[in-house]
Amino acid sequence: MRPQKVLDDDVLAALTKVFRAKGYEGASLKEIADATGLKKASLYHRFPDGKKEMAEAVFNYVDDWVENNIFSVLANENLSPEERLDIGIENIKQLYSNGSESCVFRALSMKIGMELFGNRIQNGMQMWLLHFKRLGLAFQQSDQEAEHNAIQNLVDIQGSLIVSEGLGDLSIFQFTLNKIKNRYRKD
Amino acid sequence: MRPQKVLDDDVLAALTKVFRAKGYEGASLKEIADATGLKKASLYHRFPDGKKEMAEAVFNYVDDWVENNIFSVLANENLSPEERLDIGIENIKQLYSNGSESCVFRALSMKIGMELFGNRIQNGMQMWLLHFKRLGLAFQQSDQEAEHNAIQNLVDIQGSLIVSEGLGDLSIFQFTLNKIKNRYRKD
DNA sequence: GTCTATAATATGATAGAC
DNA sequence: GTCTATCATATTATAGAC
Repeated sequence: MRPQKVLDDDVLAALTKVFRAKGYEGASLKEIADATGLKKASLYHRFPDGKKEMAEAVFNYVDDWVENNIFSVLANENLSPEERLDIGIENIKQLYSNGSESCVFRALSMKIGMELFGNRIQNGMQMWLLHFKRLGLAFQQSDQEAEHNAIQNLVDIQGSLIVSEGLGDLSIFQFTLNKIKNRYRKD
Repeated sequence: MRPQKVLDDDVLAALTKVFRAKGYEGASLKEIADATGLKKASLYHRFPDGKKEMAEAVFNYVDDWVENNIFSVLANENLSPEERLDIGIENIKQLYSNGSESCVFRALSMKIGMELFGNRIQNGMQMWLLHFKRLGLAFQQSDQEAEHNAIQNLVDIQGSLIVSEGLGDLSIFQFTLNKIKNRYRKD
């Protein structure tokens, strides 16, 4: 039997763009409808539970992208640790459009978002920690060191996104990603 | 002539709490009214321009607190650099309730917030940079080093707030503030 | 699967009494 | 300066035609 029809990638991309830019409360159905090119009733056909289900679809969409373009790269044993790091960082840049697009975790983690999606956000962050930690181990870091650097990487990424946007200076994001690289290249 | 009557501190504290927790779009007038104990019409009496003006009052309120409890400490020439650092960091902990309350910059910097308050946020962050930089200079850091550490401090604070909340682990915020201290105590 | 039309409610905001 | 009452609009959501 044929697999369940895949949700239109363009719709998901548009949904993601809106939620990342405006947050959960700020993303109105009108704006989502305009961005996707679908009318509100059509959105409810695809996402019967409404806005909440749309945001969940965004989490799934981004989770998939991150799994395929970041986690799988960081864990790819066909590549040297250096290559994993370089490609992984490049793809992180891409995920955040060089620092100009916000993180889904950040956009959807105000009070209402945490109530609805707190578990997803927590699990998602733990996955990032896990994969960064494994990268550290591949670089011969101690368990503790690898764990510590993983947390630091998350803090750096989240913080540099906020500060870059606030100051209107994307070079802070770029600089921060280089700092993350140097965390593995030397110590 | 008597100075303009000061806005009730309790109202401002309640406003601040709501906007920090829910963001600009997420903070409804109903919730603001409940939190302040004022009816909507009374809020409009105090803030004729409505929600936008309430958010601006929050910026002013937090700016004042930060000026009086952080910037003025970091710049207090009656204290040693070490004392300024220690007290300043303690007050930063207090500002964010040990990592459990979000930053106003973060809460009000989604798309709509940036359109309305982008300049305030940029100026506010620049003030933080300025005062951290001066602290670095007081610690005999080079101009470049002091500047770099100032940016790093902002990134660390913003990032650790997001990651602490996302992971549900406030120790990350605490640890990060210690890291900031060590940025000055040794290098 | 998408649409028009519409409903029910929430939201930001105002008028006017006290 | 605060309140009750109200308004216009926006918002989430649904019904039912095509």
